[in-house]
Amino acid sequence: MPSSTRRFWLLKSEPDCYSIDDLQRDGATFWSGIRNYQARNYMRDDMRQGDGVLFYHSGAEPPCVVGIAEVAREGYGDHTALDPDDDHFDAKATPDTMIWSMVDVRFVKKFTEPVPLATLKATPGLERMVVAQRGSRLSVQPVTDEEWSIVTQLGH
DNA sequence: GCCAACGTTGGC
DNA sequence: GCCAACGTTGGC
Repeated sequence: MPSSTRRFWLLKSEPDCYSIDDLQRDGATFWSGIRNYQARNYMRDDMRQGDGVLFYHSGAEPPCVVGIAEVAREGYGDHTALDPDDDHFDAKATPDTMIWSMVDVRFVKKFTEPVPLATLKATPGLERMVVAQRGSRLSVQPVTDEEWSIVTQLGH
C-alpha cells in the first residue's frame, strides 16, 4: 500500500483509565500498555503518522465511539514493559528486544454525539466493523474508509 | 456481578 | 503440535 494513503483505526480505552477528556487535556499521549500481539503488530508495522483514529470507550455505559484522534508518532518501543513497578511490566522485555510497541496519538475532536456500540451494530455499512463483532476484544483495530466516513458523520 | 469469547501457557 | 486450564476482556 502506498505510504501516501491515509488509513484508519479504532483504539479502545476504558474511560476510568484514560478517556477522551484526558486526551483533550493532554493534547497528545503515548499509547502504552498494549500486550496483545495482533494489536502490537498494527502499531509497530501499519500505523502511519496522520492516520485517523476513532477513540472508543469500552466498559462505559453505553460503550461508544467518543471522538477522533490521529497518529502523531509511528511505532516505537513501549518502555513501560521494562519498568517492574508498572502494571504492564513484562519480564521478557529487554532494552534490546523491547517486544512491545506503541504509537503516539494526538487529540483531534470530541464528538458532539457519541456513537454507541448498539448504533454501530444497527447502522447499514458497519455490519463488518471489527468492534461490532461478537466477542471482539482486540484493542487496536483497523477501520475501513467507508466505516470511518459513516462513524464520523454519525458523531459530528 | 455474570459469563461468553478470546489469547496464552504449559503438560504431554 | 495438541488441547485443557487459566486469566482477561468487555458487553450485558
